[in-house]
Amino acid sequence: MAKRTGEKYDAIIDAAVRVIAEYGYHNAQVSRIAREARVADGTIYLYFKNKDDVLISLFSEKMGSFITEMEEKLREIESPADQLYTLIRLHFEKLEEDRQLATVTQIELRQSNPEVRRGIGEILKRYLDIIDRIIESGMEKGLFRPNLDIRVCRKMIFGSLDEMVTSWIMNDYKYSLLDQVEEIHRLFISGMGK
Amino acid sequence: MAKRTGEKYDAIIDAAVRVIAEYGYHNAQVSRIAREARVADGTIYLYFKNKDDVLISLFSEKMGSFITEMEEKLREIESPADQLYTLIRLHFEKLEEDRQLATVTQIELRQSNPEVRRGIGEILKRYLDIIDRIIESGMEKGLFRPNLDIRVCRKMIFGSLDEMVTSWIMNDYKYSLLDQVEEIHRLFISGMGK
Amino acid sequence: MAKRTGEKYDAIIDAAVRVIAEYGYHNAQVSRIAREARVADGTIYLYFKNKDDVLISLFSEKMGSFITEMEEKLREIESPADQLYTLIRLHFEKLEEDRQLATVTQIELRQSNPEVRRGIGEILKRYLDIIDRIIESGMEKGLFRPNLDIRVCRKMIFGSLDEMVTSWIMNDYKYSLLDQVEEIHRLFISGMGK
Amino acid sequence: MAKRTGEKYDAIIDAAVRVIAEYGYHNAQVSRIAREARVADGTIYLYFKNKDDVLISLFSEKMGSFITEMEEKLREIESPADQLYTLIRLHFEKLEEDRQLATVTQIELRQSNPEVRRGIGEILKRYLDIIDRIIESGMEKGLFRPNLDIRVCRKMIFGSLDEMVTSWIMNDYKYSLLDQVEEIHRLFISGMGK
DNA sequence: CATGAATGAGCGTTCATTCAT
DNA sequence: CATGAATGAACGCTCATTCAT
Repeated sequence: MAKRTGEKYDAIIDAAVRVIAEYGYHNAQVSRIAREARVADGTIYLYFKNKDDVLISLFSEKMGSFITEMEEKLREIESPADQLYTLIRLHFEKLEEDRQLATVTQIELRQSNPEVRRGIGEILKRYLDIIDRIIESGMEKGLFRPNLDIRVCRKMIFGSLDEMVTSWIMNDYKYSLLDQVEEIHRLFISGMGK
Repeated sequence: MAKRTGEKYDAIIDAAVRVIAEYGYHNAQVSRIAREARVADGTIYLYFKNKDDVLISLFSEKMGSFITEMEEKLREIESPADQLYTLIRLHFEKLEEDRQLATVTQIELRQSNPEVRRGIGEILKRYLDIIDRIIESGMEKGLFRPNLDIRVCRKMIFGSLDEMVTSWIMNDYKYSLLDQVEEIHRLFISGMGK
Repeated sequence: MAKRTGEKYDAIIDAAVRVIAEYGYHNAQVSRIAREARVADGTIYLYFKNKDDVLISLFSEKMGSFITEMEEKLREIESPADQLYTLIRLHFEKLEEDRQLATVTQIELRQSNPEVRRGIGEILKRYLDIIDRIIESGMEKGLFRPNLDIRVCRKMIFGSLDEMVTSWIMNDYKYSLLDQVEEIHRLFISGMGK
Repeated sequence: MAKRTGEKYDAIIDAAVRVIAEYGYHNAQVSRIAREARVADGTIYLYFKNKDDVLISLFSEKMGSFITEMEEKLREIESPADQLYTLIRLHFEKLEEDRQLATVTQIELRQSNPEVRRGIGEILKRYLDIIDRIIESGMEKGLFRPNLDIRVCRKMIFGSLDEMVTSWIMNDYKYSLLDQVEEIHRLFISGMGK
């Protein structure tokens, strides 16, 4: 069972994003997602193992393409400082241009059960790896202190960006995330620098 | 209704922490909390408005005393740099010495419904204020750059610490949070410094 | 247990009437009645066997004194026709002058459980007996048809009056019950007459 | 939601009648009705909005078809006196031939909450209208006094019939309602007549 | 006599998942 | 492949009653 592609597969995931964004995680019933996707309830189970699988897949699909895009963009940049800048900027840009997705991934999906959260954590590892590589590269090139604890820095960077976005959503998108890129970048560069 | 003090009030809150820590948020039924507190189901409703109120009160009680303790400790410290150090150390110390509470506040309660999350956010504001005051003080004393965006820095600090703790829990407390205090402190001090 | 007299006994019954009238049968909790009577919850159980007993006693006390009053008044009247007139008039008068009691006995207490309803029925028998005696007397005196089925007439009279009052309450006391006495009396007199 | 027809719709309503008749209003839990209808608990909510809706629908369905039948029968009758006779006879006939339904509508459903009672009242209006029309017709044709208060007479007729049936049930169907039709009819005809 | 804190049984409703068509 | 009617387990909360003080 559970073919993981096709027109309806995408329709269901997109419907899930819309429904969760509009009604909140706790009101995102399978039947509502099905209706929004113009599909029968049972059809969802032809494409996904269960509801958790829809949510994890949602995160995986959206985040996956984002991470891939991020990797491509960073590959074209030499300087770790510029890479970090781009990472922050893309992170904010992406979420700022799709508020629905931002709400869903930052707020709603965090209310999900342990199974889903574990799935999400798994996917985020790829993103953390990207951050790791930037830091490593900065250390190798002498831009950052040589004795930085990469795992600590990685968490600080991710935690900072994550909190920035969450806060921005909770404050009703009142300001622009992109305006904060410079400040954050500067703090990390001089914070990790020699 | 709803006396908010007394022996049973505390017993219920402590039982809630234990039950949630052991069985997870989604298996923390009112009746299970009651049983753990050696109290009848109905008794919970003599002390709390509803289940949400138990959870918010839990957070409020535990976080409240932590924040008060933090404020007292910081009042004895002059230097903003030392204050930041102490804040980080206490934050980690507190959660490291009570893993159950750490799990509940960092992992489980985040799965809660919007009402509870709102209550939690409200309580956290006091903590964010403390961070704000340290940054302001550092700017006034010429330790930090004068044009720092306080709100950005505050979120970065909180987001970093939060992610550190969450990560530590998700990795089964494998390492000591306190070992990371220096690194984090150094990064923020030089990151925000002139 | 359960002394059936005293200051508090009356206070509880009167409180019950007020609470039921104001909040409705389904919101007339024992604790609310106790509070209204300025008495502890447990005290109610010193005067009544249980909640049902309060309700039945309420009906019994109120209806009892009404029936006694009715009997006294009727004793002074000779003519069965006049007696019937007085019965109808007193029935309406009594309920019209105490709307709270009217609501409670006509509307709210009818939602009660079988036990209470049985108790109420028991008390009403005395009232039905009064009606019976009027009819009998009318037959004996040649005012009514000699072959009237007393039990049928009794039910028709009681049912008519009861429906009149219920309807009056449901229509927010918009009109006066006493205005209808003539019509009802005339119908029954000529209906039962030769 | 809530398809208001179909095989299961009928099954649930009929099950509700049986369960309420057998166990009483206060023991007619949704799950018991579901079991009796050989249907899952949740299925009830595919056909009804909630439990109240089941009860109101029950009354509506049963009473509705009764009222329709009544209207048809009366349409074939010219004389208001005969119409009244038929109304009384059908009223009793119907309830006498289905004791379960009689118990449920006369005794049990009257214990229901205000919402259900309101629904029932609404449905009964159609029945009261029928009585009105008979009286009006009788007045027009000179059979009844021209100055009758229709609303008073309507309530007396309905109240009388209602009380007759309730009494019959409370006395364990010991006698036949149909035996009383003549007496009641005679009383009203001569009571309202010139 | 009086109190009122504590008890715990009981129930309407939701919703992820299945499966006959 | 697709449907959507049907399932049934699960749970927060209320409130009449008790009993230690």
